[in-house]
Amino acid sequence: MNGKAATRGEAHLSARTRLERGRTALGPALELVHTGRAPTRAVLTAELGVTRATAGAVAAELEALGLIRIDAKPSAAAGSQGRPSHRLSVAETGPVALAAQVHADGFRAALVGLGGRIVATAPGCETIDADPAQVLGSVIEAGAQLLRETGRRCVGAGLAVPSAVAEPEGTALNPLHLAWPAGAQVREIFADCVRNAGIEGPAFTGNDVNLAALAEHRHGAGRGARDLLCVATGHRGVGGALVLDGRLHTGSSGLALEVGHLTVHPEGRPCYCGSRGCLDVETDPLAFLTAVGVEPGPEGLLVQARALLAERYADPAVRIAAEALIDRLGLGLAGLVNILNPDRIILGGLHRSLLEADHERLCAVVADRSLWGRSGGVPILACTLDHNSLVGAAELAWQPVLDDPLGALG
Amino acid sequence: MNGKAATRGEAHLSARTRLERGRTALGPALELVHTGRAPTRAVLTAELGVTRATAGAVAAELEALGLIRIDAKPSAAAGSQGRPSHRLSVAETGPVALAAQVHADGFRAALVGLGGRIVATAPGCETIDADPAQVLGSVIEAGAQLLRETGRRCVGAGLAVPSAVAEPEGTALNPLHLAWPAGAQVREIFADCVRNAGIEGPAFTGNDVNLAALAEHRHGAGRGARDLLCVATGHRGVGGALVLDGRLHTGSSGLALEVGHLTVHPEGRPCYCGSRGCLDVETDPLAFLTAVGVEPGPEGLLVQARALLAERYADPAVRIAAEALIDRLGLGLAGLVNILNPDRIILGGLHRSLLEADHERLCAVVADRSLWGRSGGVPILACTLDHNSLVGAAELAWQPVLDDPLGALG
DNA sequence: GTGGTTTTGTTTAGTAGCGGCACAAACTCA
DNA sequence: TGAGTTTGTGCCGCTACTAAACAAAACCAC
Repeated sequence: MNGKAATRGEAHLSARTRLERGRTALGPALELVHTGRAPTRAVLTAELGVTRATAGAVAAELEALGLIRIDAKPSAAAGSQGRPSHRLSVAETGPVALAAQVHADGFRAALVGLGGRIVATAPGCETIDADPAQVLGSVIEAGAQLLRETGRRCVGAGLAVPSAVAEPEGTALNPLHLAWPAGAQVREIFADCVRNAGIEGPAFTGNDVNLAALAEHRHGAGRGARDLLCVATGHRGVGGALVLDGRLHTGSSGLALEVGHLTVHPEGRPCYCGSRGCLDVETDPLAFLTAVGVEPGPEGLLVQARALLAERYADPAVRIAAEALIDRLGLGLAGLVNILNPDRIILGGLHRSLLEADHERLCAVVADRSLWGRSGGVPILACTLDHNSLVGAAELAWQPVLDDPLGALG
Repeated sequence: MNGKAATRGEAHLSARTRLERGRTALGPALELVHTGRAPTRAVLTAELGVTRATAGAVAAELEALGLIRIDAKPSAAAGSQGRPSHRLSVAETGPVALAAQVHADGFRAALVGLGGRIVATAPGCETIDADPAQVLGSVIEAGAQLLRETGRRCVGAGLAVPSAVAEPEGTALNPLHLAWPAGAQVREIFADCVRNAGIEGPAFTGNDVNLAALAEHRHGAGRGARDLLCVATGHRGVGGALVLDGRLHTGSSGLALEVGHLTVHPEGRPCYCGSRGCLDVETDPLAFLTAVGVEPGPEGLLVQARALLAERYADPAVRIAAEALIDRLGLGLAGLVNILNPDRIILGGLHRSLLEADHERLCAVVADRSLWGRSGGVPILACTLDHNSLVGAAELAWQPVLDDPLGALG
């Protein structure tokens, strides 16, 4: 055609508008309800910094999308004046995210609604095949079954794996205690499984400790933190995660917070990384059992170590070993505090048990060995959510909806 | 009055609109010109992802604000078809930021325009008084003089200090080699000086290495990096900084990236932090001079160490000492890579000289000792900007304008 | 030269999200 | 029974954008 026709339909959409359009208040509003920070439209108004008219319109739109519920009857807060407000809550029959987790002992699948509430779970398998495609196919099958049973809409799927996940390829670099090949294309395999099962929405994959940190930040002990550091140990090794301004910091290639090789005991045992006395080999369950002089039993290292700590802390041998681990963990955390300067630290796995065994000692070590910790000190808390990695996996799938509810669901 | 009057003027403005209003494309557009990524309106259109109409309007508005210049005559790029575009550039007579720097050898003041261009400098003083108010008063006086001479509008002032700056108080915790008291309220003192001198705009204070990293990210070797790690040494001690998504990451209380106490030599010399073999005492200029067996001279440790490295690298004693420092620096950087996973590392001070002395060796150590570095490795570069701390201090003052040009200047 | 193509800039009209405002509703307290 | 207080809604207008047509300034082929 002519020049006009050529101009027509110009590819302005190619460099897809980086200035987000659409109701920009919709996402933040949903996030506030999602994280339980907006019980009513009145506080939504205040939190968003918009007019009541806007907050009302936004809430109505979220309700129309089937994401939140606005109580029909107003409910007055005790001892408050003025017109009572209608409570906002997560829609009970709204969409869900399909969450999956693979770990050394098996796998799990669940449906997770807004607010991080686990809606349904599938009984987990206890063994793990050496073929990722096999395992992920089974998890997704279990998840698909849950979706069929509940009949709920799915916004997407998330997977938590006990491995560093390299970006942007999505490969599992060190699948801990899984018989999986290092470098398996877990993200791609998982996405294929999701697609093949006919499940709607995008698929995401992340490291389990990262996802646990994300879940704790939104729904658990990390709520309200701006710079949240999470450190946890499973059976072997130590994982870390950092949540900055509500977003997971995974580094440029997804490999940040590999905290296991901080030196916490210069004369300590050799580590496979070539150094010695690393956090990894000095503070994991095996290190604890070895220090106490107990043979690993069949129940799993973490379970065994926790039981030992809980039941025999009065035993001097146990106590001395625990204190040594606490001191080394504290040294590692202090190093991280010097580098990251978080405003809260959350511990999981055996580290959580060590914290609970002697909170004061751990805090003292961290405060003493971090440069500026003396004046104040970082709060150190235990994880509070059950299945936090699973909930975190769901958060990944929910994220596009939280960012742009209309775009993701409309 | 009545109910209506009470409703009138409701304090919606109190929780000041968190959803930014106003021309939201104005800030990003200015930032693109500022960082040299938008030479014409056409690329501005593409980079912002808006229509040509919007990009044109935004550019016109920035020109009207006196911030950028749009060439009257179009200039065709070589070998390009179509209508030639008008070049966009930073306004040559536009506003400036007042930048100040205090260091062990004295202080400096300068005016810095958009684009990080130093417009005017004041001859620096060579000695530093023990009273911060005295010193900062003198710097600001020098800066005010520059403003009077050039007659340019001032958007604000920024100060770089060789100390960790605690948030939110703005106190200098460890003013290295200044006779200042630890914990001096530098931010407040500086703001007072700026106000008293009758200088327009807000005042900011930051750590010099942080500000150097910020400047390098916007105008130097760090351009385009998403996760930029910067490590530098002055005369004594080591400083670090991290720029994430274009913003300085200073941690929850401004004390992040205190990287000096990573263990890089378990059997090394004792450090004042209580440990031994810290990066701080193993890789700074004094460590190098000591390793070579040279007495510190009067010219300053950094200058002396650099000269030694440049002029006598053939000398086996110098070379062996340098290689030991390189290995330890590499070990420290590897630790940081494991934790932060940056996509680029920039080195300053003596570390830069060590990098230039044996680039290959340093990269090899970092790749070998970082967990995933073997496959690829992080690019390690030298600082490229002169006076990067000074330019970074100006960036602080420019930031409000970059965020909201109309709000800051209109 | 002439005409067609490509890229850039501008004008005009239309739209969507939000602020401002008035009003209404639902409670407490005196 | 009001008066005060807080919450929710309808309406109008502003503004920053998009969409689309037009205009301008270069190139090329003939």
